[in-house]
Amino acid sequence: MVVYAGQGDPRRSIELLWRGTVAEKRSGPKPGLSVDSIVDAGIAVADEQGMAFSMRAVGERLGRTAMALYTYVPGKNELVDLMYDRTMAELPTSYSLDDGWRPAVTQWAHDMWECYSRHPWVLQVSQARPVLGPHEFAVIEALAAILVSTGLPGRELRGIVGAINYFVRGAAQTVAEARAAGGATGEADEEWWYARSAVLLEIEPDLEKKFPMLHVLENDREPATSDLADPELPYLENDAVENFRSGLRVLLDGVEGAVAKP
Amino acid sequence: MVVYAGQGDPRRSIELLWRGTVAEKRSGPKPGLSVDSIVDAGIAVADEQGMAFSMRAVGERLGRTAMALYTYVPGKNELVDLMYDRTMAELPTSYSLDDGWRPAVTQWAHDMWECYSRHPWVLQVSQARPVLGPHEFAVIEALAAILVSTGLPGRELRGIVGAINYFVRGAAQTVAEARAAGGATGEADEEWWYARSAVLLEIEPDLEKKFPMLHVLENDREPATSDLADPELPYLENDAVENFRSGLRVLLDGVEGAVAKP
DNA sequence: CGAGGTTACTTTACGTCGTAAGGAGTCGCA
DNA sequence: TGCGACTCCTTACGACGTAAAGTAACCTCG
Repeated sequence: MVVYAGQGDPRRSIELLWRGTVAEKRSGPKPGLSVDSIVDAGIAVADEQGMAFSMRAVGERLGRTAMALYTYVPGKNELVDLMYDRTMAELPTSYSLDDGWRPAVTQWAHDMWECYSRHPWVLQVSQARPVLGPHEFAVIEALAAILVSTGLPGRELRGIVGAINYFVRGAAQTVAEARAAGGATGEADEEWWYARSAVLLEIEPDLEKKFPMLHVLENDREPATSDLADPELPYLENDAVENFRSGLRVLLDGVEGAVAKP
Repeated sequence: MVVYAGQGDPRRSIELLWRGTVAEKRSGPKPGLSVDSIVDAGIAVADEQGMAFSMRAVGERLGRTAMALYTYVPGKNELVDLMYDRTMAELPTSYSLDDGWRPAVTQWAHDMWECYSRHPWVLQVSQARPVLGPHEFAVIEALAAILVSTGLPGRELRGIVGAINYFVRGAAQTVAEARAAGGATGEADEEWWYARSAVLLEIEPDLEKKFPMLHVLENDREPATSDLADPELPYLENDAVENFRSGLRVLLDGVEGAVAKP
């Protein structure tokens, strides 16, 4: 299930996102939980089990039943929105422009990438219906602030912001989801991949002849240990990081071109 | 639920993807269905209801129960894989290079975009664990074939292929998922958006002051009816198309820069 | 032609999910 | 002291994917 952001009452969710818990106690027993604690628990559970976490699991982590959560949060969708926005709060809200826009954007992209790596489930939250939380705004504001300094018109910047955003998300997905799925089935990513391609080659032996250009792409490899490679990480992951770096470079070259032109 | 590609027996799914139905009949009643018909029905249902379609719905469309499908297909994950690959078959497998690589890539991106628009659920199929079907290969092969003609080394092209792919997917998602979600709740995208931003402005009146750079981005609009705008489409969608065009332009400028450089 | 095995499809059922409904206990305030 | 508001629980419903077992159609072999 892909969670579409905020299908419930818009006012309720947006208030939760922007105002936090409004603590005006009247009567009744003391709340043992809080929206914050539930969001934290939700993030912890989702980090472990992915986006298919259950309300029951979140409740259990807090020593409550699933239904207890509904006192604080209207439903799972809204909880996911809150978790999403909380996660975005991990990211810096501004970047130094001392060295120009390019290092700043690069840093933004890497921070984003790492945040996605820590919380892969975030990548499953629908893009199309933005959560519209304060921290999500802040993250995009940070990127926008960097890019506005190029002097490009907003018309052009919108496409660029989108492109950078999509690129980082997509690239992170390639790594992060693989890890998550591996965890879910207990199957490591590498093994999954090798099992797959072995079967594929067995069934379709002349694969390379059928798709020669893919073969060209795959085969021009760096020496196994480039100075950038992290020996801690599995091969596939270093590969993905390398593609991330070079893809981002090209994308930013394009931006640079736009800046240089009239 | 995000559907991870092929968590079942790898051999079985890959055989289904590459060999199709192996028709060697022996005995027993005549099959009333086929893998093909099930995949078609699945696509039709998913086009209507999104990725959260149910096996029961697919069965019903074929006049069968959900369990009847399991005679032909190992499970829902595998069915989604097949649906995904079938969808990719709608796309061209090669592009003319007569006018150079750039118009070809642009065409590829637009074809991809339109395919995603027709079948928004495709965007929910996990990127990380590629389906590894023949038509998915063919689509990437087509893009690779175009880009190899630039003469760039494979090392660099991998990042570029990724960047273009991610960009198109992300941009399509922004439009397509919005439409799909609107359909699911019976709420049109425009209305959803306006309701949301109205509440947001009510709760957070000085939003523009808190995020001034986003304001800059949003406000440099073209005149409402540019020659590219499609009056049939809602405003938000034309906007997204415009951002798609300009983002792609910047990205390809970057590629051009890489081609020009040593 | 008839028996037996194979196959297509159905019925039933299990365990999961999100969450609606209603009740039990706890506290602040009249 | 009691009322109303509040938290949290139990129970239950209808969805989901799919396992297990049953029924009936059909081919092949005697």
